[in-house]
Amino acid sequence: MSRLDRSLIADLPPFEGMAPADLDRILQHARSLLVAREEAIFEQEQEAHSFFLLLDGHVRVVKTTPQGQQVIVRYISPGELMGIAHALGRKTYPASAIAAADCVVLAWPGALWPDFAANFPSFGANTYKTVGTRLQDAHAQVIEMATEQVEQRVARALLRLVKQTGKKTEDGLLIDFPISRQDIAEMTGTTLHTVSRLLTAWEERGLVRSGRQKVAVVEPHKLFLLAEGRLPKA
Amino acid sequence: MSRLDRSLIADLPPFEGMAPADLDRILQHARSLLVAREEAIFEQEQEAHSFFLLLDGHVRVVKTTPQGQQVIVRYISPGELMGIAHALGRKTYPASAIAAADCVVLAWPGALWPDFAANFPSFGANTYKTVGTRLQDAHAQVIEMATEQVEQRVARALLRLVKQTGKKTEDGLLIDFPISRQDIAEMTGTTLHTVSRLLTAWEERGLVRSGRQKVAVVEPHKLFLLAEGRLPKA
DNA sequence: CGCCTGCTTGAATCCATTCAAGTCGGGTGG
DNA sequence: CCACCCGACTTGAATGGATTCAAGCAGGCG
Repeated sequence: MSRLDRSLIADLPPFEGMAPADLDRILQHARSLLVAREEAIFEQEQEAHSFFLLLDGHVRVVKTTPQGQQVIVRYISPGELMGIAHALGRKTYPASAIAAADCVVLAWPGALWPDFAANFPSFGANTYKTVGTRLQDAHAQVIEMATEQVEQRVARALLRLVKQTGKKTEDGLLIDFPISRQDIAEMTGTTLHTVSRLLTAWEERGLVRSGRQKVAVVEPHKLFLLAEGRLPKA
Repeated sequence: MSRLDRSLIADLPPFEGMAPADLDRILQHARSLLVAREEAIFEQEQEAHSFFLLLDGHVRVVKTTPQGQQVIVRYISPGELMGIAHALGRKTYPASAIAAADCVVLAWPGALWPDFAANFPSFGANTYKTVGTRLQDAHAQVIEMATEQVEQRVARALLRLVKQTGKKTEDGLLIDFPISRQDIAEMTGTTLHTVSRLLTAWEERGLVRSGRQKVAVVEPHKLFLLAEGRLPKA
């Protein structure tokens, strides 16, 4: 009577190296849910009742400061875990997760986390590896914020998104979900005005094409040079 | 013939919950070393031959960009692990560790990491908890860099250092190791000039006292209000 | 068709950096 | 022991990158 087939998750990194029987056991406790665009999957400060796997769509992870400013910490792509507060020994979510596009998500009760980690060692190990990777990403981001100017940071942010979700179109590599100037600003610690000016300048130079909630990169290599500060201003 | 007694480490967080016999076994593989001020314990990009525990002193963890700019990622205090690249699944150190003061350090061959994690589960769990905590710290730092101005970031950096290493003196809470304007600049993504101006301004207001490679906080609470942007400019 | 939300674009402002001297202090070598 | 010298620090002035302020535009959804 299981509606969830193990082929859904068998090939995803978090479940690598797990026996088929174990996958089934894990799926028995999962429930799947659909989340509409711009809806929250979980919210910052809320008690961490569940942890999640993104099957389809794209999710942005957002932290809000006490003063109400928002920062986009990362985007989640299909196959990634999210809301793994339990693995960090937390009782509440440290950030909010918002569907950037319509999403399909699996959810497990947070109470199961210790069982999973104990009974399925490779799942535990994979999760810790994820945490380790995210720590390195976060450090890289700190370095970036500390040493680079806005133009370079925005260029890098676009390159990251394109690498993660880029889809070939006649306009170039298109970021595969609606993304606003404001979103990009919140990823890079700047304002939507500055992002807008940069995008129009780049469009004139033929590096990108963009429109309402859409950005495509035409010349990834040139944008990369710009991110490195190695592209002549002309 | 062991020169290392388990009382050295028994009460430290990474070894919490471990049996005395296990502590002894762990110490059998450790070698201790003295590191003079400004000497490196390990270097970025270098193969990760060992992981370390700081017994005494203070260490700054520094990342250098390809362009040669340096960013201080964090300071390590006694009782903390460092150089745990293996726990992140890395073969090389992601940063350099420099003794900010004379240090006493324990070192284990990196090859032992998998054994330790497998044979001493609570040690493994404690380490992963550390990684989780550092991930949260790193995210907090990203938020800070993205949303706050230099003055607030410097104030926060001082408060963190004072909390971590503050020592009561007649000048106030003194940061317990030599720290230059340049160091503070590299923690906060600014220049030594700006840090210098801020410190002199704060000194005139009676918030801090500082001198050559030394900073003491006189009014932690007022500095905190300033970090929150809630202290009148006058 | 109208409106709301996202986007653009000038102009003014400002925070911090950069440039440029110069001072201070402490440790070292003569 | 003192003089010197180097590294840390201070401080003014000029510059500039990015934000803030202020309008106005446009495109898609209801």
